[in-house]
Amino acid sequence: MVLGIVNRKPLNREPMNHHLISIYEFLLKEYGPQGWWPLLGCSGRKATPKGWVVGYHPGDYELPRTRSQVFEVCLGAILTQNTGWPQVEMALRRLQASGCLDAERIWQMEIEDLKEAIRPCGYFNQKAKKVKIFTEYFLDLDRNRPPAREELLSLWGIGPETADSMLLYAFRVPTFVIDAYTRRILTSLGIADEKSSYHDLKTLFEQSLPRDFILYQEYHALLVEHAKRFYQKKSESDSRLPCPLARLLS
DNA sequence: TTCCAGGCAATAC
DNA sequence: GTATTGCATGGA
Repeated sequence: MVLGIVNRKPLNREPMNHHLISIYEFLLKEYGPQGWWPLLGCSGRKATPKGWVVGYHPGDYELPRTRSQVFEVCLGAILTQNTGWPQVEMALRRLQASGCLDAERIWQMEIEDLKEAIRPCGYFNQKAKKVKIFTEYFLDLDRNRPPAREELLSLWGIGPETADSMLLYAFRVPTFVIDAYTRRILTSLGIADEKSSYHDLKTLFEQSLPRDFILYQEYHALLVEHAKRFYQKKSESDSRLPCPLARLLS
């Protein structure tokens, strides 16, 4: 259950949370547009007159442009399950180096070769199987419309976060992505409960914000960036910098 | 050396 | 239905 509506029924009121708007405005002002999802061909920081911009392709919301870029985003969404992006990038580059960053090529690949290529991102036995299953599905997709969420969820290896990441960043469908970082931030701020479900949190964001895929993309990316700075698990809570959002909402 | 990272499915209660 | 466990690598 989400805090803020604990002691009364929502009645006709949507569980709008104005804090979520304030948080977004703060993060955007603080870090600027993040330009997610990362693509090998459009990676890195861009130089601007004021210095380096954090983010992958900030301001370009036409990406992914090509069918192969759409596939690359989906592939990354699977490979990054419980794994840091630098390791996923390694895996993607190994596929690219052998000319296999491509749905048809992966479909043709021997599973053992696929495992070897994606080894750096961990869980390679499971992930190779997931990638194979998804690739077969992808090749049969109707190119004129995005896949249905339920259909993605029915594939072995694709859970709610992976499905939503694909929909939001590959197919530009306005569906909010909840991840470990988002959960950590909301719980810490007291906006969500420790045992809020994926669906609870997703619904909270979607009912509090205009239904806009660019907004959803930026917001999720900003939460990840913020969590990396203030919510690292490794550093003890004492040695961690105080999160500025706590003061913003007080 | 140990802990962690942009989850998920299988299994156990 | 909810809680726990296995999956695996490279970086801090």
